[in-house]
Amino acid sequence: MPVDGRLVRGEATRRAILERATDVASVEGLEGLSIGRLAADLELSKSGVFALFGSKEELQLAAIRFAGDIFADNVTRPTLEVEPGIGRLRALCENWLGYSERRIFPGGCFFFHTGAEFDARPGRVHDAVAEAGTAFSVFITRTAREAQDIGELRADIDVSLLAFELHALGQAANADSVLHGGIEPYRLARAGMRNRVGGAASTSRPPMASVPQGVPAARRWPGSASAG
Amino acid sequence: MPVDGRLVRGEATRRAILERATDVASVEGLEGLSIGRLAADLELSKSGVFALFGSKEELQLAAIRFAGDIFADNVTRPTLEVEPGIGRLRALCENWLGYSERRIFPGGCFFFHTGAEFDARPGRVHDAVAEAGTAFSVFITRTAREAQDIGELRADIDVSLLAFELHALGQAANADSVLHGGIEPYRLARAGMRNRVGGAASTSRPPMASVPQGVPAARRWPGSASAG
DNA sequence: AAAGTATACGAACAGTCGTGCTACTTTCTG
DNA sequence: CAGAAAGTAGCACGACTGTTCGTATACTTT
Repeated sequence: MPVDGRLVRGEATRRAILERATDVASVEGLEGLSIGRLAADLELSKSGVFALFGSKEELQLAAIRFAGDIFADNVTRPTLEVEPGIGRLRALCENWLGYSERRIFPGGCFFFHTGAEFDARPGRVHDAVAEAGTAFSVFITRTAREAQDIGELRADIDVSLLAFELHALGQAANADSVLHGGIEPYRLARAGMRNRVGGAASTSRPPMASVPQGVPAARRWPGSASAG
Repeated sequence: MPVDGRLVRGEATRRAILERATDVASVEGLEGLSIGRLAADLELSKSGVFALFGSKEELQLAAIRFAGDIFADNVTRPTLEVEPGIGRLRALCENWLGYSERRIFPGGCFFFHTGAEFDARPGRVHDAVAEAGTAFSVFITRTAREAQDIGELRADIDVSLLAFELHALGQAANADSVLHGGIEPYRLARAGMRNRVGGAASTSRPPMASVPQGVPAARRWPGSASAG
């Protein structure tokens, strides 16, 4: 398999730029990104960074894709390793809270920050962020519905409402913790999630069989970053 | 009461600037505010706007105070007109959701947007936004505790957790609605809040006596804007 | 060896940013 | 009436923005 040395070099710098860009954007926002500052931080030329993406908007979109890979590596993928049911639902909650709490991005959840930043603006960046949010909501809902289909959640439970509540608790934990500091919000969110899931479980004594599966301490491990 | 014509004139323009500034900031953020654009929108000179606040940071802080007045006029003040207890707690939820849903600020809740924007940054603006968030959390918790002290919420209820959950549902409704459009998030949040409050109520049949009190259709009515 | 391509650089573009200085108008005080 | 005070305007500054251009280097393909 012959590899083009120029391409691997470009891919490496592109990756370094996006790694830095997603970190910055989680704190200062995607609009707070500046090509010049990015170039200075990485000791590259401004025009070099610019040429690699073509425009600032393309850089922002690439950063969103890159952050999506990191999110998947830390939240959704490890969750899918747990077999469907209430155990997977609990694992999802824990993986998500852990991803926020461990500050995979220095500013907390990348998509919470950028979602709030672009919520009321039109454009391609808004659409990309909104789509990522929708995808995760669907993922939560599907995970809950699986558990219901298996019979581990009561049939009369509104899974859309349950998913909304779990989503709300996670968002609030991230928001409160980053804004005010401290880990108390995560304790509250875990308690709330336990109540919600436990209250929806079929047996009054929820099956504590499968402990929610965490992820290693490694900060990041994005395998495939499609940063076109 | 003799009034200084120069002062009332300045106060009027200051107010016009802050009205515009809070609207813009709820969509584009406090960092997205630009003195030049503000001046152009209001047909004032850039230096005139600048002189009125002294610095951009002071403008941002004044905008936060102004938005705080609008928030109080729409959420906390009308809530306090309901007598303490579970009725006031329900009114708080409804007033808050209504304030977000009616888009008192075009970008949804001002403090959600700016809180997310400045959550991970240091400085006076962060502190002001965080303090506003803390004050509202305390307000929710106090309202719930009142209801518990009166005996309308069960004694074994953790009011801190209840307040956190209600706060989370409101935040999520605002976030989802602004980002994705539609009013379904408010329906879900109302359902969740009803479950939380109803489940914490002392009687299994919650007292539907006091209907949550809404606010008039008028968009804003800030009485006293301390815009120093 | 020649042609073509991708990365990266340096300089410069026009525009906007926050800020400071000066001058003028309006209003209040004495 | 004079003088002070507050608001507003005009102008210019240095710094930074995204973007464009021309060019040098490294690599692959012919």
